[in-house]
This record gives sequence, C-alpha cells and structure tokens, in this order.
Amino acid sequence: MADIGAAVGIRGPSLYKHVASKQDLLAAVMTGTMRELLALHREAVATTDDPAERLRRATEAHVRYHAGHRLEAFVGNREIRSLVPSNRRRVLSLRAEYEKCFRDLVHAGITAGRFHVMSARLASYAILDLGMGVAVWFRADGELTEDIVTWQYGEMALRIVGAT
Amino acid sequence: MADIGAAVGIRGPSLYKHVASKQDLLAAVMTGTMRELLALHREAVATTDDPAERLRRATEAHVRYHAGHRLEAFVGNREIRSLVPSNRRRVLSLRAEYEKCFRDLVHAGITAGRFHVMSARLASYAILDLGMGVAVWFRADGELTEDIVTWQYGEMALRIVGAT
DNA sequence: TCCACGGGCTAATGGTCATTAGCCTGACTA
DNA sequence: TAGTCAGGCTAATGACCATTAGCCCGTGGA
Repeated sequence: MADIGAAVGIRGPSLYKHVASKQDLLAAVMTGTMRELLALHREAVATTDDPAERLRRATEAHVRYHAGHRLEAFVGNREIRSLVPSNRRRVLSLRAEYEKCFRDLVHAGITAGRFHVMSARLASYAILDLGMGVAVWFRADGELTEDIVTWQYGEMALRIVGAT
Repeated sequence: MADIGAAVGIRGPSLYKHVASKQDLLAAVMTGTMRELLALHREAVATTDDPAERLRRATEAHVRYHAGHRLEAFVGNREIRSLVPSNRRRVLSLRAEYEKCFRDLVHAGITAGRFHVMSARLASYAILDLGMGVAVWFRADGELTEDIVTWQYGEMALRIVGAT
C-alpha cells in the first residue's frame, strides 16, 4: 500500500480515504481489466461478418492489449487466488464470458465450414493463452514490435483453427 | 513452511534440519522442474530426424508435462520474482535453454523447407505458451483428457509453424 | 554401556505489512 | 467568521510468518 500510495504521491495510509481495502482495490483493477478486454473485443468484431476476419481482429485486439498492458495482464493472471471468493467469482465469470466470445467465434467459423478443428474450446483456450504469453515476454524495446507480434499472432490464430 | 512440513508429516521448523531456507527450497523445486522438462524434451526428439515429427513430439512432451504437473508449472511461472537474483538467473537460463531447443526445432524445419513462419522466435514462444496455458486450465476430470489435449496441441504446433 | 548426533518439537524473535487512531490543515458554506 | 469536512500525515496495532533457540529422544558405533 505504501508503494501504491507513493505512485500517486501520497502515503500508504492516506489511500484508505479513497478505497476500503487493498482487496477492493485489487478487485477493481482486475474487473476493470476484464471489462476493458471485453469492450475491445466487441469493438474488434463489430465491423465485419466474416468468421475468419472476426477471429483475426479479436485475436489482434487481445494480443495488442496484452502487449500494451503487461502489468494489468500480469496481475490479472497471477493474483486471482488473492481475491476473496466473492470477488474471485466476479472476475472468473467475466473471464469465462471473454473466453466464450472466442469460442463462439470459432464455432461460427466451424458451422460456416471455414474452420477445421476438433474442439472449439481447445482452440479458443489456445488462442487466449497466446495472448497471456505475450504479456509475459513482450518488451516494447525488443526487436519484435507490437505491430509485428499482433499481426503474426492474428495469422497464427487462423492457422490454429485451420481457416481456409 | 508449516504447510510444507505438514505435507511431509513434520512441523514447519523441523524442515530446517533438511533445507537451509525457504528460498533454497523454492530454487530447488524450480530448477528441478526445468531440468525435468529439458530431459523429457531430449528424450522426445531423440528417436526421429523428421523436423515436423520432432516438433510434434517435443510439443506433446511439453503439453503432457504441463497437464500432469500443474502445480510445478504454476510455481515455475508465478514465483520467479520471488527468487533472489542468483537463483533467478539460474532458472531463467534453464528456461532460455529450453526455449532455444524449440526455436532450433523450428529453424530446422524452416531450413528444410518444411515450415513456413516469419519468426522462429515468435513461433517457439507461441508453442511454449500453449503449454503454460494448459497448466492453468487443465483438469484431469474434465471432458478433455490429457491424451486428447496432448494430441491436439501437437497438431496445433504444426499448424502454427505452417508445416507442409 | 555410553555418548554423539540426526532429526523432531515447542517457544521465542524479529520483520514486514495492512489497517486503524488520532491529529491537522485548508477550503467551502452558512 | 465559525464550523464542517475532505483528505493528508504520523504513530500505533495486530496478523502473519520465516527463522532461530533450546530442548529431547532414539539409535548406532566405540
């Protein structure tokens, strides 16, 4: 809490004039992250009906977010077990909702005869996990730029689902 | 430490008759995990020279390990920042070595004209991240069995590298 | 037989934090 | 102009936990 306070220019205890507890703060950060991801997803798939293009854009949004918000992603993935059950349920339910978005995209591609995978769930897990990974290893000053990684991972998602 | 002690039938402080510190214990667990992964990898690629088959078997070993050793993988991914610098260096160097194994497999496939990817590094990161993900969501009692996941992810790896 | 020591136990010790208590100041507002 | 209150601060308080102190018992070689 002292560190968080320092980051906004006040002392640790003064934070309690703004948040009820560290737990609440963590929950707010994590649900905020998930809501942002969901909003970006909806925006990404809004402008086309083509299954492959929708999946590509959703993956790109997913990857771009994780490359640009490594800290949020890190906290989101690492601190789930730090949440009390009620908060954890909230976050996990948002996460499940997000996963379902991808699974639905894969299903749509399958029923349209455009994708070829055995398990839509497995494919959506795989694509989501790619993004999580990006948050771990991505460095803004590395040789792989955010644009390159985003583009390449969009391609990979299409390969994973066997898009024609 | 009390929990760890309980897991082996003794009290927390008694553990100090066997390990020097919690830090050492964690480092031993993490380096052990990485060494095991490296050994499994070498075993997996030892019996064939075909680039695609080697990558498939390496991926399968990777995924199977992460499905079967979720806790080790969890600790290995989450607690790196808990290590003091010297231990962290050791673990990260083993990890880099493991990643290089996959990168070399991808390179071999590319130079043999069998794989088609822009960045071998990106492809190897992607494949490795799939395994990490498995450790997070895999449940032995789920509808997706270890065999199915392993097989499917092996296929996905080949798709990711654009194997012909 | 005895004694050294491996290995277990309980009871400190000490450090790190989140959180609370209690205080103070400065800005509106009646 | 006095009162209220938002919002800072320092100094407790109290958990929690790794680690250490100091003790005890059983066993196996001398």
